Amino acid sequence: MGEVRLSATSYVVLGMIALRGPSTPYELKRAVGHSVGYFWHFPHAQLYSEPDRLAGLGLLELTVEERGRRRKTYSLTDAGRAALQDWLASPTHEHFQMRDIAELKLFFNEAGSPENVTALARDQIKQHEERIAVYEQMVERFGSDPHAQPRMITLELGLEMEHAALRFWSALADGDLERLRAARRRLAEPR
Amino acid sequence: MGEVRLSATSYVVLGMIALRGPSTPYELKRAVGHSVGYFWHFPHAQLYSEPDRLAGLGLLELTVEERGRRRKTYSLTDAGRAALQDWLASPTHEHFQMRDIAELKLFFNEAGSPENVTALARDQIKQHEERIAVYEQMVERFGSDPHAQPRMITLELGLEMEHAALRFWSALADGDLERLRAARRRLAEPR
DNA sequence: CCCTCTACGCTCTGTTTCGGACGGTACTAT
DNA sequence: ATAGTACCGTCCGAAACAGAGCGTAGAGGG
Repeated sequence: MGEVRLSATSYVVLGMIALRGPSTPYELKRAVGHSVGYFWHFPHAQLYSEPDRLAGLGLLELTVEERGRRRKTYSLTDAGRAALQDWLASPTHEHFQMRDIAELKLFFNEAGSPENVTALARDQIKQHEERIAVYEQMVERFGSDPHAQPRMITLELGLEMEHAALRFWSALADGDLERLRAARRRLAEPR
Repeated sequence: MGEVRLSATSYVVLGMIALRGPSTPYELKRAVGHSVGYFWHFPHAQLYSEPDRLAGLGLLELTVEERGRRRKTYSLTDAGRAALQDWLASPTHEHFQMRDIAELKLFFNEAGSPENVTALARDQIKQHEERIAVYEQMVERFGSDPHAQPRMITLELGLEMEHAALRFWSALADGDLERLRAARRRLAEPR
């Protein structure tokens, strides 16, 4: 009853169950691992405790397997679906947060030595290229499946961000940030 | 002495003091607020407690104002500078983390209604345009100051990411993700 | 039929982080 | 004096977090 604040984790749990149907925490963990987990890390322990909390709030319903492992399966209640939909329909004024160790190091590098930046850039280029490859593979595997289409859209954002980062670090490695700026301007202009 | 694990917050404190010279926690808080704070949020309380911890580890030195407010000023010790430089010189294999509520909502929107996406995109476009304006203003104000140059580089990454996000949400609003892909390909190709 | 090995599935614990409420203290303008 | 407004700092409960660790099921081998 009382208005309780739901966190991002709560909505991930609600959302995942909405997309997959009734699920066990382990299934949630796996599903998160190869989807939202790529852009927002959730420690798995949370995916075990959070459903309980949500069940306590009446947003999920719990069924315990009769025999064997007695797995816990959670399913959405009407209240749960409503909470999710309210959230989806509510405005989002928040700006994203990045947590990028590389960016921090770059910012503070004045206090270190220039060759750090070279190495940093090289590492980051590798990181982002690898991640792009992973994403591309997902597109390849699921891109043709019309059922998976809605979830592919987020991937597109991920790719866009990855490429942006890759361009930046590459330009930095080449010592040519000016070209980066120019390209950005070109993209921003229509046509 | 004992190998103690330093967190990102620790390095932000060390780094800030390295860049600004001896500082009070309040000054750190302000400095963070209009620099790294833009891409990585640190709750201010941390910027009060962390310096104490670091002083305990011998990485910072504490001077307390004699009279008046008895402000605490922290300065780098040799050990502190060394720790910072080690960190700057060490490889970074971590990939950045995003925390983007909008992206979550987009991912789960299947469970909601399509017009949510329209509104979401509109909001995000506004967010990112505003942020870009803020960044541009910084470039304008400090771009000519050669002293501030090194810190401007990070801004360039920020701008690149912001523009990437803006392009994505704009394309989504226009229902034309295909153009986005095409533009990305064009950029990735040399020349 | 028993054993072992591996993947599966889950829990627990001690630390940090987090947000934000709250409470002082100094300066400024009347 | 006095009120107002920055300025400056602390505290606390609630989440988040990392990761160690442990039971369980089923497969394959002896």
